[in-house]
Amino acid sequence: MARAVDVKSGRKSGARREQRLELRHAPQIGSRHQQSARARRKEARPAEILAAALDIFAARGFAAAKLDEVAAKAGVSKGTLYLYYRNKEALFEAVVREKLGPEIDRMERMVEGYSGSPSDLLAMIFTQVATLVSRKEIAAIPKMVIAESGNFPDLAQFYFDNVIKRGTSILGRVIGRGVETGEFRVVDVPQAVKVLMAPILFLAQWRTAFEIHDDAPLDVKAFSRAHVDLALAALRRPNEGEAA
Amino acid sequence: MARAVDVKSGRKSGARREQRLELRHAPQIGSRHQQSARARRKEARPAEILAAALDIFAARGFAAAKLDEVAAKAGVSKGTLYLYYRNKEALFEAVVREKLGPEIDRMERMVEGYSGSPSDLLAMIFTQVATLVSRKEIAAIPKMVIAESGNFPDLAQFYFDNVIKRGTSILGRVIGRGVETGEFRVVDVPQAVKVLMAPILFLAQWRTAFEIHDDAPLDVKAFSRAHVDLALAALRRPNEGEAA
Amino acid sequence: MARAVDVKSGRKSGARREQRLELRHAPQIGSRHQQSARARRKEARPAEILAAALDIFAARGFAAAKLDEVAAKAGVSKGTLYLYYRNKEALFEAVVREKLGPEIDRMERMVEGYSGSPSDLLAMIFTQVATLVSRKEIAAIPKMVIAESGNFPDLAQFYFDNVIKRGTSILGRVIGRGVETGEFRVVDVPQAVKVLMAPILFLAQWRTAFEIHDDAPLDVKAFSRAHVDLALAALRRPNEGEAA
Amino acid sequence: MARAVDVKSGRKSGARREQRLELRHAPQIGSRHQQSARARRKEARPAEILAAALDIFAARGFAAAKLDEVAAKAGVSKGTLYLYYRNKEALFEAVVREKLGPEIDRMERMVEGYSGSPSDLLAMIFTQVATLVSRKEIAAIPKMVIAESGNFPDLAQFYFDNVIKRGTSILGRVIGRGVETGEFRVVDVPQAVKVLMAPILFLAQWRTAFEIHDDAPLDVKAFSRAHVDLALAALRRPNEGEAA
DNA sequence: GATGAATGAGATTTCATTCAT
DNA sequence: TATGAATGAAATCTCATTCAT
Repeated sequence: MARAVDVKSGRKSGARREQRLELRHAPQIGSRHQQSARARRKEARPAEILAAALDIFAARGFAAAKLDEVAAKAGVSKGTLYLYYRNKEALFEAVVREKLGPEIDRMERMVEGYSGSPSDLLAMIFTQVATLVSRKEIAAIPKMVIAESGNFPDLAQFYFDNVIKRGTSILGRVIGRGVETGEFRVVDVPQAVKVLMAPILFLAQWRTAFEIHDDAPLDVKAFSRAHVDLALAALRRPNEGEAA
Repeated sequence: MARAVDVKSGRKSGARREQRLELRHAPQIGSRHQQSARARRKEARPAEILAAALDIFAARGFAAAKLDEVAAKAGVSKGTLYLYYRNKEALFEAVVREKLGPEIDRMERMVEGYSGSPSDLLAMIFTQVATLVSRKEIAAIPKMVIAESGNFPDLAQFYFDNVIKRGTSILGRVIGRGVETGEFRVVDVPQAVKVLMAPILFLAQWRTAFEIHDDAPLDVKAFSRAHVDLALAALRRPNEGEAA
Repeated sequence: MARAVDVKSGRKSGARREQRLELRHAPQIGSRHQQSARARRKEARPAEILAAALDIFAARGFAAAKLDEVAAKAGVSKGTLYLYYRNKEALFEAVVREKLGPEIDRMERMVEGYSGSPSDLLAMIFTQVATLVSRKEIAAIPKMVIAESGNFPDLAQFYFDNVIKRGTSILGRVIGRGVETGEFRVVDVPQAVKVLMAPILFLAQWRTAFEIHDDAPLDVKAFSRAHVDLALAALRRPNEGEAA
Repeated sequence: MARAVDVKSGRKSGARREQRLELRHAPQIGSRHQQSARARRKEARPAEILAAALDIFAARGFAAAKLDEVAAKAGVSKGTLYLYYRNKEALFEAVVREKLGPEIDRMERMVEGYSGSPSDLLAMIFTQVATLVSRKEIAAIPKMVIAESGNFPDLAQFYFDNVIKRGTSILGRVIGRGVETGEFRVVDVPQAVKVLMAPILFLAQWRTAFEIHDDAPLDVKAFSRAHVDLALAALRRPNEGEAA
């Protein structure tokens, strides 16, 4: 009944929806003027830890990952992890958020900088994203987020808002433009977007989960070509010509 | 049968490839002659436990799932779980295998019993599987398998062989037939199969991971319609007519 | 930012003042009909653990006490402690509350059952409480509560309400009656009560903290006699006769 | 000098009894010749650290006090603490010894410099000590010493010798003189001394532990007045006059 | 002398598994 | 067969102490 004074001030933040990406290195290590070997090492720490953590979390999942392993892989002691991340959860979230952020930014710039026909744009997006997602350490992120969505709802929300939603929005605009210009036939855009995105997620999951189980490992190039080919064929007006 | 990677020693249990679905009711507790209420209850035990376990594993993942919770949900004591399943891993594997088996059988019978045009068959397969996969407890299985593929390679292998491979094989045959009959255009079948299957996985993942995070939850019917529509449009010979 | 779902439902209760004593054995172990050796052992567990914990907490203080030691002394494993008490804090609080409760009840009954002159009553109270408090395991309780008052404010409050306040109230009534009857002189009752109670606390502290450091250990009987003598002399009307 | 009981090996450091107050400014950092602002700061360090440490130790107890907090409060880095004090134990002991020493000296001078009637002397001692002890940072010392007497037996011994014993000795002499002069009645002096000192300890404990839990906080002046009044009434020969 | 990042021993706590009943 | 109390290995996390700068 009686409770001790809260030793740690462990505040649990209330769920905030629609969290927008605004990330940087958690323990903001000031840009010292002189760059001693030690200081250089120190500034690299968060990144080193995140890289190690991503590996371990990706391989084992959140719960089965041991901080011992992460520390060993990062070349630091267990205690050091806690210098940079409040606890295991915070580390996990940082892994997802900080690894995701740059990639999303890159993707967004890529799409925005481009101005071709909807078909070409779609082809380019699918191809680029497939290349991105075929990198194991990137592919691991959706796997982890989906696996832990029940235990880390905020993280799932974050992923949903920053990847799924933004992705569907971009794709929706491209398809919509194609429909307007008459290049594409009239389709149920919100659903079509999901259907056409699906192979990207599939690719990611395959790479992380089944690659080693298939006799003939998935050929990313060929897969992506088929994806683009089928997507464009699916969207194009029936009387119009050829395929990619 | 399938063994998780031993966390301590790190060794992977002897990989056995191409395991075919065989196990069904793991702890074959014989059909006693007299059927008292209690005995009936007893025979129902394994199924009750599996159902409870699926719920918990799906919500939390393998590692974070507590056998306490499973036992409570199944309405038995913790010790009783061990009467039916050797340990937590065995229970997890049983959940996947026993829940998967019947569904795969059903799907197979369904496809084999059908004899329409490739287009119609494809439409039917996609629609039926979408309905199946939209059930949360079914959708949870691929999620769990993918999440734990690193820790349970044999289980991933099992899933790959019995779901992915069989699924691609069936789909491959349907598409192949369509190409032969001239109903479909010539495509890279192995890749096309994966691309066209992807929305099914996508649907499963969405249902288990993001459903609660989306403002407008996914409309399975509309999604499936779009899937069929786009798939057929993508495969059909360009000069030929309409969509579903 | 994103927070994982609370795994343990670690609710921190808001501070409730004036908590009244209403204690029993935390994990209410039902009174089974048959009393097997094991069951008997099990019912004894909470008491065994509390006794061990009191010893260790008294000797080391809350923070320095190791649950290893408590478990060893109680003859159980570390895990077993958690079967009966949520965590270290809960165990500490249980020690104080459950050890205190019976003693307070006993004291109260003792005082209420008595009906002599205020002088006699006072003498009896002081003598009895001194005897009680001279028991090391009882004396340890105020020591612990005072030491941890900053870390366990609710517990300090509990002690204050149930020991200090009730004690002062009882004493206040006795002295008040003495003043009314003219047996005692007129004094500042609220302050006098504290002054006259003080030697009891002093005795407790001495026993737990300094006993081993004094060449001539405190003679409880003589101390108590002096306490009673001086207290009565201090209260009695000047023209009236002396005390023992 | 005083050593805590080694938690691991359990051995008590060589008990040295009757240690007399000697240590004062533990790390005698010489009085540098030039007195720059920085140097002055440096010389003030030990005192600043001790003040901060007293605060933290008093609030949390020895074990729960974090050197991080002490360092932060003292405005130095954690490493700096170790420049002045060998370790946490040494710091704790320094806090008690250095804070106690000056106060004891002051009390002693006060008593020795006075030469009135035993009654007046007693009244003065009680009043002065009450004032002293009502200061929270002074009151915290006995609380800490008593709380940690099991872990720091040498420190308890030190306190016993330098405070308790000296206090009882002084008081004993005053009362003895009063008995000789016939001003006081004949009492069991060694016990009476303890009984009459007790309210001082009580005051200290109350201030640190229960003050915040009482609805009407203790009025030090009134309490002290009652203490003196009752003590003198208790000692004075019965046929003799007035009260405070 | 002063710093504070890094360490790692050690504490608490959890939970799959066992086993007496 | 069923139970659930007990276990203890293993994980997370803390914090006094060190030491390169």
